[in-house]
Amino acid sequence: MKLSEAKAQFIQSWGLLGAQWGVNRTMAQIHALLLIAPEPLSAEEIMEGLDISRGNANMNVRELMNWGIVEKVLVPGERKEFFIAEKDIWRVGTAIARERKKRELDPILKVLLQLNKVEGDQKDKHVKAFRETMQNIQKFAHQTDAALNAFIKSEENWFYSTLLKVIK
Amino acid sequence: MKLSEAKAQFIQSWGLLGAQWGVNRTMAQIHALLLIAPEPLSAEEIMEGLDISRGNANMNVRELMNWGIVEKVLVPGERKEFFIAEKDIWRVGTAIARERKKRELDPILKVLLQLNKVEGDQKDKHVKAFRETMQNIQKFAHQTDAALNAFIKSEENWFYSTLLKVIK
DNA sequence: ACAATATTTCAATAACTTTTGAAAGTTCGA
DNA sequence: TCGAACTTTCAAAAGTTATTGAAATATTGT
Repeated sequence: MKLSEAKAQFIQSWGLLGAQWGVNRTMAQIHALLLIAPEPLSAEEIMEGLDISRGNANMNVRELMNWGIVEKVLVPGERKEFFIAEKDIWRVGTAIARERKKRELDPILKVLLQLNKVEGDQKDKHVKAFRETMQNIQKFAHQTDAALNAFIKSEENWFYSTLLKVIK
Repeated sequence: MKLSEAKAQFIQSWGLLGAQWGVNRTMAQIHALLLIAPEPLSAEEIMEGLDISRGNANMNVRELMNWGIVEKVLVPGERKEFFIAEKDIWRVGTAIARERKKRELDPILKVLLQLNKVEGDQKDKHVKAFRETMQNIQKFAHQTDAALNAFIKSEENWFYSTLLKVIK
């Protein structure tokens, strides 16, 4: 397989994966393009590489920077801005986990806490079922929260290798 | 807070969470409705409870059954079919993990394996960067795969409590 | 076998998301 | 301060996904 083919296929697959994760396709593709680029790329190069418009490129690069997995760099002697992706996939993983936790898990934890306050008679089976479900989910959510926090904090591989030993 | 309010809010939040996870909103809401119902619900009850059409209800209940987190039950003396949700959230979690792994991680692993075969000269920095990225991602993906498999296989809580002890 | 009741399908359409590209804004060197 | 080079914005258009509801299909009791 030739490099150009391989690159194209990688960009495609990464884009698909992103789409299934609620990240928009272009955003994931830009990330892929930057991941395999040996040098920083300019906005123009991104536009050409993926055949997308200027506005689209700008918007998605900005979002990637928000997520903390792409950075702006200045190349000496160049007026333009260039971009690079975090190449350590572990870091990329923790960055994504951090972002998703913030957007998804934290709000639901807040709601669950509220919903525990539902009034009512334990003898009413509707009340009982509701309460039990809430308590169950809350327990699970807290465990997930703890695991995720540990993952996010671990910038090193020790966590992972320890985990793997335990679950084997 | 009254039960009816609390229910409505839970359904709303669960729907939102689902949407962010790439599950469609209605599917998540039906799941929420079933989770807090003390008795099996019929298609009609789901339609009324969420104010959705018959077709929509049918389609999404079916999908939930595909995922293995909702079941059809027959109530003696009734012609209709009724539905219940798996109430053990841990099980729900593993079912979702299983489904997502199948749809997302497995295909990317396959592609990565292919892409490692890219031809070329190690001295070319483009080839080198590409190879390194692929190897990196592959390593990470395999670790994730291992962790996910362990999680999926664990139907019991031992895995989780052990994990929590280790990372504390 | 028939009528009554329940479920499934699917084409039309509504709702939502992404992309474009031209215009407005910014920055920088001379 | 001007203008060239670049970046950002945003309203309109394209593209995608979810929902409806009526028609087709299936199931059940008599």
